Amino acid sequence: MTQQRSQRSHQQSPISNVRRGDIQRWSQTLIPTAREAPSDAELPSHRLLVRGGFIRRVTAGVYDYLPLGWRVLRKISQIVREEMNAAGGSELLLPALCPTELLKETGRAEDYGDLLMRFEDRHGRDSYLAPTHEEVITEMARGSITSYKQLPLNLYQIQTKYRDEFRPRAGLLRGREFIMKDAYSFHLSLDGEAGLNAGYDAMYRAYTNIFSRCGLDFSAVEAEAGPIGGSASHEFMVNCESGEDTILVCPETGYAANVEKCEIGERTAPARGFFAGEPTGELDKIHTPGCPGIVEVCKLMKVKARDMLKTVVFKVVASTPEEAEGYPGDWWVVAVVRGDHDVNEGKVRDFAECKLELADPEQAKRAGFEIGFVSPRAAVGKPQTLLVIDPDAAVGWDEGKDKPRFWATGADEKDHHVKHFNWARDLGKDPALAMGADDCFFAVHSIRNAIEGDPSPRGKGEPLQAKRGIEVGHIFKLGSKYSDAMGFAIMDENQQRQSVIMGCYGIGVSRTLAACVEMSHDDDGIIWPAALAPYHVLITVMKADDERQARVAQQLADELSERGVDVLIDDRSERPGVKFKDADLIGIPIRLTLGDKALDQDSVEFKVRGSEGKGELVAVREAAMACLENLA
RNA sequence: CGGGGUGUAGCGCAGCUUGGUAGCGCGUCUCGUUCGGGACGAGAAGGUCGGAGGUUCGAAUCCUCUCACCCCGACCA
Repeated sequence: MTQQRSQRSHQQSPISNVRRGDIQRWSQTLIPTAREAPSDAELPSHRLLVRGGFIRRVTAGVYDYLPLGWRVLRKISQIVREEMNAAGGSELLLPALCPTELLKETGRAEDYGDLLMRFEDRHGRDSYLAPTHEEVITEMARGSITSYKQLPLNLYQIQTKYRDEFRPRAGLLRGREFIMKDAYSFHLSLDGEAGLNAGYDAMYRAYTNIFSRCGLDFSAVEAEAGPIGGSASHEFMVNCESGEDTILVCPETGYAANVEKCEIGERTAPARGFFAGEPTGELDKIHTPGCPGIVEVCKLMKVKARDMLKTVVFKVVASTPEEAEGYPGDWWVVAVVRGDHDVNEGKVRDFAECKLELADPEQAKRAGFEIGFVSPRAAVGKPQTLLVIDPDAAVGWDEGKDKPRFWATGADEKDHHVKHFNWARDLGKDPALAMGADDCFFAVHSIRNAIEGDPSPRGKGEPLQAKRGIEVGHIFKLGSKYSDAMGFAIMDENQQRQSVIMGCYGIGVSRTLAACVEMSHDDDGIIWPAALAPYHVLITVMKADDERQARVAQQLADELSERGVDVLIDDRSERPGVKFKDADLIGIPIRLTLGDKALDQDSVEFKVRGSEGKGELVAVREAAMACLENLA
């Protein structure tokens, strides 16, 4: 058998592209299924991949990919390759082990911080295991791309990557070692056929093709560019309830974005104007010791979170030495949102038009901000301080109840909060007037994360809907961030030296494997989409030592293999119950069961994984066709 | 990095309070009976009780230190 196959493969032409399916016997490979999952495995994908013998944990966030798991990864990779190649990409392979020197030019060793898997080798060289390859490929391209005539160019690799996660978890969904496809494109312009925008759109289409072909239910959403930097960005999310990320979608226009990025549509301004409304009572100071979070404070004060004003203090960070010189001293941005909302740092930053960081509590205290107990009053009268208030917080009149709006907030004093905060009274001036007049330190602007039910920023402003998902792909327009930092510029056709414009495009290959299981399983096990299944057809031989059953199994396997179908033959001498349980667990799309009763009628039992009942009898000579029709 | 928890056979766990020959279920191996949804009987193999130090005649058990892992939070592809 083994000999026959090796002879055949020697006869094959090196350029033949007629793919024969693989035939594997369970007894000759390693599929260590288990009745129980490790106790720390909580998510279905983690439990089922371990129980089904796809993966095995080696240490926190690091896994063996056993034969079945590796086959699925290869199927994903192959789809990725085909679509990347079709979109004009060229595959290469860069090192995982890199000198930290490379990151000096962009400063990302610091930006990544502890997330970087970093060490010193025996010679004292500072090295890292790459979490991503912008610097490596930019360095390579800088030395290899010398003319505009070589552009545009799209290079990609499928590689093991590393992140020293604080807390690896959820099996393959968040590991310290994971497999990624990362692609980088190089351009000299934004527009035109050779421009970044066209390259980005091509990748967007390729990603849509890839995840469609994988059989995944996914959404493409607008996203923040994150630490990689750049101007535009989309995430590709597999839709499933157990996903870690929340996305918001507009049911009317299809607009979708993640929580960080999602804009909020026009909110109806209060009829009487912002801040207008009489005090609801005298300021009432309450002792709230040991209450770090808004939840505890609310409980202690018997106030709802939506009736609190949450005040977050940011410190302005100078992005250049010139800027630091031009604006000496500490500058602050104080952001106020309703207690049940979250401040969105990106939106505050965009509004303030400067780089921000969360204020250090000690430093803020010296400036008069008692972190944890700050109220909007703290910003009043302070020089170099901008107070920006979210529209939902800048309200003085409760229109629902038709009476003044009750607010509770911090007392600007350790371990104390106040009830009956009133905007006009407690700020000592009318904020609405102050905004427009000489006092420019007040502003009302949308600075919070969007939540379900907010008006959509597109169309007629239908309420946004929240969905959960797992991020499997992310594409960015980087612009010239890396090429500027690393001095990667070439001559254009006008003999002008120009920074190269880049895009970068990632797919979490091993995460896609887990996301697929998360999306598609039942109580008995995994249900693979045909495109990713480790084998397309499982032939379950009821009696391993029965000559007729073995012969028919081989005959069917050969027939299927000729047509490109991957076949796994369960030839173990196990009891039927064990084989059926294992079959459901590993989730091969089609099961052909060979037993005496069916064979006496020249038939086999045909069952689609996930379907109800025992399956149907199909004539042996029609079984292969039945499989092909079902898989098509 | 804060809070909580767990380390005993490949997997799941008991034993620890009150120190005295290391156990159970699943899995594995052998033999027999079975054979369409995780069979039954008989027998067998398998453990530096995470590691180091200490207390003690004697430590899985008590004490100290350490390492690893997990969960929640913060952070994040």
